[in-house]
This record gives sequence, C-alpha cells and structure tokens, in this order.
Amino acid sequence: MKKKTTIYDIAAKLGLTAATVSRALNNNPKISINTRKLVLETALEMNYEQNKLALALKSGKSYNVGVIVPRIDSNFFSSVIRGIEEELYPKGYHVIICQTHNQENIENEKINSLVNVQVDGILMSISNANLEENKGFNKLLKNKKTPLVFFDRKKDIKGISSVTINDFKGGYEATKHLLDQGCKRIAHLSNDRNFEIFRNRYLGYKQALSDNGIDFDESLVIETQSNVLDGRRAARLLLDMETPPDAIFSSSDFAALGAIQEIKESGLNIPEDICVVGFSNEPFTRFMELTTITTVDQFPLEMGRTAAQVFLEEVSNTGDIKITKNVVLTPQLIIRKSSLKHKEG
Amino acid sequence: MKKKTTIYDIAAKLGLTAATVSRALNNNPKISINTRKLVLETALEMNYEQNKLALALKSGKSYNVGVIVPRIDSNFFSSVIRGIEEELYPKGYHVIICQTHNQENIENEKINSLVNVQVDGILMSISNANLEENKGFNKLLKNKKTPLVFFDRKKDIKGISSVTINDFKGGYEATKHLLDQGCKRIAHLSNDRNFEIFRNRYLGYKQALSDNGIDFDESLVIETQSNVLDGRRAARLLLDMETPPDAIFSSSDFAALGAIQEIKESGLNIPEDICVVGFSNEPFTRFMELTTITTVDQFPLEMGRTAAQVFLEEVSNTGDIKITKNVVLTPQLIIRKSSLKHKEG
DNA sequence: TAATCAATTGTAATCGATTGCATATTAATC
DNA sequence: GATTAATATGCAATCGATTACAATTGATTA
Repeated sequence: MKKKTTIYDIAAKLGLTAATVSRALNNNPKISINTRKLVLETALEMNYEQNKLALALKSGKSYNVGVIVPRIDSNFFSSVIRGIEEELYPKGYHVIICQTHNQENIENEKINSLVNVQVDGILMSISNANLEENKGFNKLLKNKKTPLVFFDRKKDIKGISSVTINDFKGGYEATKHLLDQGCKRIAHLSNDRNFEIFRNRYLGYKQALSDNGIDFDESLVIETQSNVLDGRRAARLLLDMETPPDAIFSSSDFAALGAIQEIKESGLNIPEDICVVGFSNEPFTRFMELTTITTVDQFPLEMGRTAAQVFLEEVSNTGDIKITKNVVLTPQLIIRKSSLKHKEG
Repeated sequence: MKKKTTIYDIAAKLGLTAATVSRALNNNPKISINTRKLVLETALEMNYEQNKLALALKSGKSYNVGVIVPRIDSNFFSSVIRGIEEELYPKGYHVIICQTHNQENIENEKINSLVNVQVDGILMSISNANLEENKGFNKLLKNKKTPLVFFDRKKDIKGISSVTINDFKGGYEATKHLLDQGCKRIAHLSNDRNFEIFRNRYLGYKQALSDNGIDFDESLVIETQSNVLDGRRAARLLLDMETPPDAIFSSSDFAALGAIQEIKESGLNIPEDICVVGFSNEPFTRFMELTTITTVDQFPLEMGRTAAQVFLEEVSNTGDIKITKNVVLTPQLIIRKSSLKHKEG
C-alpha cells in the first residue's frame, strides 16, 4: 500500500521545486520545453495523479454537484438523474445523490449537508411547497455562492433558474384530447396544488374545459396521491357518484393505473365507458397488455441534461449580473388505447 | 456573498489560536470548560461550519463513496442505490453515481475517476466480465486502499467482498415451479454467461431439470439481451421450432415481457399453452392486467443496504487482516398468472 | 523558597497543489 | 564590455483544519 506520489516526489527526484512541477503539469508557458518534458515523463513513470482534494481546498471548487430528489427509484427521477450525470461527467463533475422521501426536514438537512461538503451547485426537485420557510434553503439563497437549479417541482423564486415542462399545456392537451374523443364529463385526479406542477396541470385542465364550453364541476376534481392504491380510492369515489364521469385525467400514471383497475373491476370498459389519461409516461403505461395508457411524456432525460447545462452556464458565468434561466420544455401527449375511442381527425 | 467563517476567524475574535478553537470544537479534554463554551457559542454566532474539504485533505477521508452501475434508470439499480444512500447518509457519507452504459472502457475510466477524487470506497455492479484485464481496476485492487464491494454482478476475486442473491437458487426454483405446473419442455432465455449471475441462473435451471429427470436440451437455451425486443426475437425462435417449448424461464423480466407479447400475438395462451417466468420483479410485472408475470424478487433495497454495511465494516476495520465478506441473499419466487395453471400443492 | 506537576494554550508542521513575487541565468543590444 | 531584456526557476504564502510538541501559568509539595 504505497502512498500516492505528489508533485513534491517528482520535484525531489528531478532536483526541482514543487512549483516548477506544478507549472509544468499545467502547461504554464514559463516552463522550458525540456523541463516540461522531463516532468511529464517522470510523472507518468511515477504514476502521478493530481490530488483533487488538495485542488478543491485551494480552488474552492469541489467539482461535485448535489442532486436532491424525493426518491430515486422512480423512472422519472432516475431518468432525470441519468441525464444530469451524462451531461456533467464529461465536464469533470461528479453527481451526489440525495433523497428526501418527500419529507421537509430531510430536505432541509440534505441541503445543508451538500453546502457543507462544498458542492459547486445543487440541482433539485423540491419536496416542500413552502421551501422559502426553510432555514437551510434560505441560507443557500442569501449567500448565492452555490448555484441552484430547480427541475420539475420548482418554486417560482426570483433569481433561481429552473427547467420544467409546460405542465399547463400538458394538462390542457390531455383534456382537449378527451374532449375530442367526445367525453363531456371529465374528472381530474389532482395532487397537492401547492406544487406548481400539479396546480398547472389542473389549470390546463380547467382551461381546456372552458375553451370548449364545458362547465367546470369542482366535484369532479379529487386530490389523489401518486400511487396505485389512492388512484383506486379516487376512482371509487367517482364511480359512486350519481352521474359518474366519462373520462379521467390523472396527474399521475400510478393513480391512473389504480383508476383503470377499479373501473375494470366494476365491470365498465375502457375506453368505451370511461377514457383514462395519465401523466409521466412511466414504462408500465406502454407495457399494459390490453389497455396501454395514454399519458404525457415529460422527457426526463432531456430535462436532466438541460438542468445540467443551465448549471454549467451559471458556474461559467463570472460576471456580476447573474443570469436566471427558466427553461420550459414542451410535453408530448402520447395517445394509447386507454383513451382512444376512434381515430382523431 | 460573505466568506464562510473559519476557525481562524473565531480564534481572532476570541484572542485565541486556531489550534485551541479546533480542539474546543472537537471536544478535546485538554480545553478548559470556559474556553470550550466560549468557542462553541461564538462558532454558533458566527455561523461556523467545518470545511470538509480541508478536513478531507488532512485526513485523507472524503466521506464520499462511489457507486458504479450499468445504468441508473432501471428499477433494480435505482432501488439498490436507494438502499445504499439510505444506509450511508446517516453515517456521514455521500453517494456519487456513475453509469457505465455497459461499456468496459467507460467503466475503466469511472473507476479511475472515482479513485482520483479520493472516494472512501467503491460499490459496483460490473459491466465487464473480464474486469481483471482492466488496468484501472487492477490498480484499485493492488493498492487496496479503497474498499471495494461488488453487488449483483460480481466477479469472484479473492479479497473482494460482495453482496448478491443466490441466482442458482433463483433459477432452480423458477424452473422447479414450472415443472410443478406440469411443464416438460422448458426453454431458457439466458444472457451473457460470462457474468456469474446469468451463469448461475442457467446452472440452477439445468440442475432443476436434471433433478426432475428431464433431459437438458441445449437448443432450448437462447442467449437474449435484457430488453423487450430481444425477448420477442427469442420467443419467435422458440415458437418456430418443430416442437416448441411449453414454458420459458427468462433471466430478465424485460425479455419475458417480449416473449409474452410474441406468444400472445401468435395466438397461443399464457399460461395454458406456454408458461412464462421472468427475473427481477420489475414493477411492470405486477401491473400487467391480464397476465401478471411470475418472477424472482432480488430484494434490491436490501441488497443496497447490505452492500453499504459491508463497506462500513471494511472501513471501520483497522486491523491488518482484511475481512472479506460474501453475503448471499435469498431470492424469492413470486408466482403470478403467467405461470399458474393451477394451485400448487 | 524552590522544585514538581497538572492544566491549558500556543507554535509550527502537515495534508498537496497553486501562484504572485523574487531571483538567477542567459541572450541580446548598444 | 556593460546594460537590458527575456527566460526559467525558486521562495513562500495560501486554502482550513488537525495535532505532536513546546511553553506558560498557577498550584502543590518538599
């Protein structure tokens, strides 16, 4: 277990100074060609590798970025992370993963922890709709040293960049599609609308209804968690109504799946009796045997890549004026069997 | 954007030395109670936070661990990573993610890169069956400074710990279950058997056949990639045989799904005509509407947690003799509709 | 009263690389 | 041949925290 060689070792071997070695390795023009060559050869020979920790301490840059997500084991988030990693690794950055489990206190703690290990930036999808009340987060905001980029679940905060999809449009088009299928009574499985993404999907839904002369009926909107079981519960509520809906637009694929299960078990047919549209394009929506699920693709890979790019721009921006970028990707409605009564014109 | 306060700032404010402040903060018993109290209060007041980079440089410990996987956006790997993160974060570690895309050169590079940023350990699922021929990997092995733990896709290398499931048993039980269903001609969608996991599933399959008096038929084993399309291709080959199989045990859920699609499209019924069993318990296997897929659960969360624990043991082991631990988790066959012709006795 | 000891705190080196400011050497110029 | 300029290298501080090894202080003891 021999120690790693340092520039001092190289310097000693060549009768030089660490300073000279350092400059030679960094292609400083002040170093003579001979010395440079000698140093480079010796470095190779001695298996020299730059100590990044020393560099980090000196420069204040760790070349690590933190990524905070509610959880990593969902296709959406792991795909975003994949995109981030693919974009940042070639630039020399490593990606540190943190999960919040949707708990505000954990999110708080992880933000602190990441700042504490001197990450060069934080990319996050928030778990706390009231992030501004969060101490760790506020410290991060004030000190402004660590670039912050929101993706997907963002907060509209001045000076903070974000990458999202146009959730309004996603909600609008999903609803419009259902209307085009002849549906008149469209329910919506929403989620906590303190989060922009869910509020916007909801608003898109409402707008589509209004644009097409359908009265908004609040009783058709049910707040639903993003999981199969709660989707079932919501569907049950809807089916038990005096006049059940003829379509459901769910802000979550998982809830949509639960709804589909509940609907089928009650003997109704999809899409004939009830059309269903989900959100996120989770893999299983494509794999369904009978009723592949219509859903909205959020392009998570691209979202991750873009968030990484925005981060890179921010760190490379040395000027005084900070550029805030709010990128909005366009979602894509993917029409499948769960909502397709007949070919659209 | 004020600078972060250091122990020197605290020292200056109190007319002390950085050494004293450091000791006070670290509860060194040589510091008087008064001084300690004073230092702690001032530290709090000045929002002092320990600079981990400086600490890392001094101590040689970065409190980062690297995790290398083929890809992160599959449920299996993201679940393992989730387990790792949950286990390590409370101990002060951060998890750095690297993807190889199953490419050997990238794997090589990422190993080097992680060692270079001084991670305290590497947990990995290999992408290269001939890892020993890998330069970066060998360096890692020789120098022995950075603990290495394999999970799932491991290599049997002396001195290297690993956490896997008993793939042999998984393959055996899957096959035995098919035999119990009355299947006589069981095909196997294998994968590159240079990887232990695939070889062992294959061997378990063979053993179950042999134990039950069924002759092994090599033509029923088809090397298949872990994706839907290749599963279709493999199924097509099998269906086109003179005597097609009456069951398929796939070493991948994705290939199993492809096979199911192909079988159904050719007008055959599952499980009546052909039983199918997958491997991994990917979410979609449970979500299938008609034919939920029988599969083998690998307990990825637990695998991740265990791998993390093994790593923690290795770093805390300061003795000279290195303890190598090879944990083998027990897989669980999850019987669903794709293979259940009738209740098992 | 001088010697000894314990309790605190300070000094300075260390981890490894970078960099502004000398300095030394050589070459070019008058 | 003396002066200037250019080139190459060294010196030493810095990033922030830790830690052997002094050094100081006051108290205790012979």
